[in-house]
Amino acid sequence: MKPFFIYNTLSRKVEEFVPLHPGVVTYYSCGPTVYLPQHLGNMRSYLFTDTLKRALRLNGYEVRHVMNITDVGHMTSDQDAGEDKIEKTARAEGRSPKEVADYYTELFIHNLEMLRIEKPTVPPGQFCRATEHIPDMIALIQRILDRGYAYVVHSGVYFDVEKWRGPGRMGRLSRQSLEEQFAEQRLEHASDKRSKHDFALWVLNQPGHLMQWDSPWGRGYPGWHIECSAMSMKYLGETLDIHSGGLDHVPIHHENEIAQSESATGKPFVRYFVHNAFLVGMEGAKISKSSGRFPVLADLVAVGIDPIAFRLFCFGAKYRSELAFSLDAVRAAQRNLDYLTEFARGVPDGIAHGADSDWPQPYFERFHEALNNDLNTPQALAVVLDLVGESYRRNDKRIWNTLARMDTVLGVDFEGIRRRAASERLPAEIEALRAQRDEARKKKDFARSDALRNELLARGYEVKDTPAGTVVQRRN
RNA sequence: GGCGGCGUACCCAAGUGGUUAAGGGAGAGGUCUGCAAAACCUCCAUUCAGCGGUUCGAAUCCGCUCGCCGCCUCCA
Repeated sequence: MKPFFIYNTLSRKVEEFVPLHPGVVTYYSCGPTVYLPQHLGNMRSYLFTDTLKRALRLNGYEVRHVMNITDVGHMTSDQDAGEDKIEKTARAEGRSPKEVADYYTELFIHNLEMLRIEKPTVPPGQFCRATEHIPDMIALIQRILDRGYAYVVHSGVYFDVEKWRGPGRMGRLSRQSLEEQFAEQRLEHASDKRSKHDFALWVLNQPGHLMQWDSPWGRGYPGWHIECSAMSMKYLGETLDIHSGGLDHVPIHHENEIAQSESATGKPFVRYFVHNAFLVGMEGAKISKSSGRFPVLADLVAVGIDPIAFRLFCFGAKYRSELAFSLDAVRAAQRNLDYLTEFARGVPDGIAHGADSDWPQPYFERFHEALNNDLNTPQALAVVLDLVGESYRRNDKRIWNTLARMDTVLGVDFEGIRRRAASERLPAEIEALRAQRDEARKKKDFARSDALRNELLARGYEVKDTPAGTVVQRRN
């Protein structure tokens, strides 16, 4: 078994990954807040999660993965009051918060499917909705209260940061002291919190808020960190192997999650924190929802790019590096996908079902090692392309099983492509055009032959005159 | 103000102390082909923002300068 290395934000080092329980990895990744479509930057993050899961599985681990969907609770401004983003959208669109959340949840899942991102495994194929875990959150808040790390005032239940100070506590992840974090606080807080550092676990007395639940402290709604702690611990236990999310979550969200979780359980919350860098746009600026305009997957599809090309595009950069988005760069990935697709279509059943040659094995080793080296997907992708190129050169396509194993992480679906191509039937009219063209070529009537080729192309079919005969296939 | 990151060819992007600086896209030439497509071959950074330093040796470590960006407010 090869060791698997991953960068741990807690230590700021690449570490060998060793799970708490042999053979099993407990993994929680932060999911979306569903009030707008997920943009390409968000999708990069979920692709990273997917790649991590798949790479762990390649190493023989069973991955118990939980992902949340936040359908309540995030404020447009901090201080735990303000307007809930879902409610904001609801008002703007004249719908109920639930309708908004359901709509964007569905859209999100559809996007995942297009990118062939696997769904969480705990519960199987399900996402954990915050609104369905209110009792779990209340129970966790009660635990924190019981241990004296929270207090109740008029505006809500707050986590008592002052009590939780000390070495290895607040600031452990971000490496900033509270004073540093709040050195230039841009928002005034007008509440009855004991300290400006305290954050809400449960918000009370916000009558304007649409989504409210009963609690031991009164009617209200959860603070925006508590759902992740409650749901992750409910399904995965009090200590998780891996917790991932965007880099922006390091200083506040994950810091607070650690505080509220560890104060409640007295145990380490997360063993490996993993954070992905952003997709950036022009001039390296972050693509984000709050910045207004942002590209979504549908925009790529609209200009003829396969979602899987975006998958390969993201595979082409390390998850910890910013990735510069441009249509040109995504088109380059589309060319890679076309190349791989072309190869897969040309592999016959006999080879696909037979054994591989010996020579591809080292390629798999290199692929595996690249992934185990802190998920070096660009190198892994380079190996895949090398392997296919070498197969062409040797005129030996007996690499199919090797490719299939790589595909468990790459996610191109080589076998699906191959099978679809193999079972493809040409419509009668296309078949007729092909026959006419063959006839014309036989007579060396190349003008007519070329005209027929153009006709086929116009109808979406490619013509290739190979030594083995003419092949007509639908353009992918 | 604090914390953090980045700057590698026309574009995207690996490499982070030691063979000729991965890979892809674009571009140029070639093989094959009636032509085309596909595929393959060749070429395409004596150089890693700049300047100093450490070292036998640096794109990789240190310092300074310039430029860009992120977080500290909901954010992947």
